[in-house]
Amino acid sequence: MTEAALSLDHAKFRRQPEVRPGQILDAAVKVFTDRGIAAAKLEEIATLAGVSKGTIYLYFHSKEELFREVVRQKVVPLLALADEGVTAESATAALRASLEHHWTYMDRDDAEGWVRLALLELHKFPDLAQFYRDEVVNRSNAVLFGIIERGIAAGEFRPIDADAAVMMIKGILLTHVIWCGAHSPNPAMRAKPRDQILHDITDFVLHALRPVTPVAATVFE
Amino acid sequence: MTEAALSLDHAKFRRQPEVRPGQILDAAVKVFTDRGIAAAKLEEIATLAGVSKGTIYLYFHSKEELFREVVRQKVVPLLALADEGVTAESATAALRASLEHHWTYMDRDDAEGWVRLALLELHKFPDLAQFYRDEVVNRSNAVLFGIIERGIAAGEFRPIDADAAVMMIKGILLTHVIWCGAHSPNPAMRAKPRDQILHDITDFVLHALRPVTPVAATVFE
DNA sequence: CCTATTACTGACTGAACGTTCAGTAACCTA
DNA sequence: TAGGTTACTGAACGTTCAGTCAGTAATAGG
Repeated sequence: MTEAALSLDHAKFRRQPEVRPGQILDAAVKVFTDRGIAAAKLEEIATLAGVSKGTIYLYFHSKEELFREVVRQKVVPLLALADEGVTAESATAALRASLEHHWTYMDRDDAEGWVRLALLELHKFPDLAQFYRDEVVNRSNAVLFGIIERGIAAGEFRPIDADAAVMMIKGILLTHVIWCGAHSPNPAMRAKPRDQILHDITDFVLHALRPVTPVAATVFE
Repeated sequence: MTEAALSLDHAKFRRQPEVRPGQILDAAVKVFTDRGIAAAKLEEIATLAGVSKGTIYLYFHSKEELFREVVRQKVVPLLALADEGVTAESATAALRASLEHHWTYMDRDDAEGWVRLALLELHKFPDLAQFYRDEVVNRSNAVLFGIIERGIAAGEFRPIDADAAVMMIKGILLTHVIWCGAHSPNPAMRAKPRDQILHDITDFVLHALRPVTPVAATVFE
C-alpha cells in the first residue's frame, strides 16, 4: 500500500546534472521578467524548466541566489556589446548607431521585464544593485558620454553637460521600452512600429544636441 | 479567567468614524509608495493609522479597493492642478511653466514611490491601470500636447509629432524622479540640486523643440 | 441609570509559497 | 546483477498575510 502510494507515476525524468542549471536559469529569466522578483514562484520556474521544485535547491541556495545568478549569466553578457557603433567617424553617426544599438538589443521579449526589474525591484537588493550598476549601467553610460563629449569637441553638438544629456537619453530609451512593450497600458504606443519609435527618439535627441546656430554659422562664415 | 484573558489592555482607542477613512488613507499612501502594491501589508497600514487591521475592513472592501481609493483621493486631486501655467502667452513660457509644475509637484517624499508604482507595477492590475490612465496620465499628457501644438502653430517650435514629443518629455521627467529619489542607486544624481535638474531638463527639451533655423530665419528676413 | 447601537479589536482561518527532507529512480562499477 | 552513489521528486513544514468574526468598549437615547 505504502509502496503503491509512494511510487512515482513513471514520469520520464532523466538525470542530467550538466544541463539542469542552464534549464533552470532559462526558465528563471522568463518567470522573473514576467512576474518580478517577489512575485516569481519557484513552482512555476520548476515546471517551466521541466523539473520539480526540489531540484532547484540542488543547484541554487535560494530564490535570491537564483536571481543573482540570472543577472550574472543572462544580463551582463548582453551588455558587453554596448561598445559597438562608437567607431563611426562622426559623433552624430556614432550616436545614431548607439541609439539604434540600444533600441535593437532592447527589442526582445524580456527587455520590458528587465527594465521593470532594474528600475523597480533591484534597489531592494543593494549589493546586486551595485553589481548591476558597475557592470551594466556605468559601462553603457560611459559609451554615450564619450560620444557626446566627442561631438561637443568637434562642434557637432552644442556645449552641454554630457552627464545630464546621457541621463535624458537613457530616460527616454528606458521608458519607451516599457511603453512599447507587451504589458504597456498604452495601446497607441504599442501600435507604433518599432523603427518609427527609434526614428522619433533619434530625431528628438539629435535636435536637442545640435548647435544653436549651425545655419547661421554657415551663413556668416 | 476568560474575561481577564479577553479583556483589552485599556488601549485608549476612541470611536471616530468621521476621521478613520482619512487616517487610513494617509497611512496607506505612505505604505503603498514605500513598499509597492503587492508588498504593502494591511497590518502595517493599520498600525501607522493607529487602528487595528479589522478597522480597515469597516471602511474598505479589500486591499485593492483601498488602493483604488488612495489613487482617487490622493493622486487625482494633485493632477487637477496640471492645467496651470498653460495660460502663459507664449508656448515656450507655457512649456517652461508646465515642466516646472510637473517637477515641483513631483518633488515630494512619495513621488518616487508613485512613479515606481505607476510605471512599473500598475500594469499587474489592469482595471486599476485603466482607471489611473484615464484619470491621471491622459489628462496630464493632454496639457503638454496642447502646449506643443500651440508652439508649432506659432512657429515657436519646429514641426514635430506632438504625441511623440509628449512621451519623450514624460520619459525624461519620470525617470529623473526615480533617479533623484531617496532609493536611487545613483549617488551623483541624488547629489545634484533639484533646480539644476529642472534646468537641465528644460534646456534639453526646449532645444529639442526649437525650430531648425531660427537665427537663419531672422538673418534672411 | 440601563439598554441598544455603533465602532473597534485582535485572535483566528485558509491559502500561498519558500524551503526541507525522506524516499525513489536512474546510473555506475565491479 | 547486485550494491553503492547520485539525481531527482513531491509531500510536508513553517511562515506570511489578506480577510473574517466573535467579542468588547464607547456612545446615544430613553
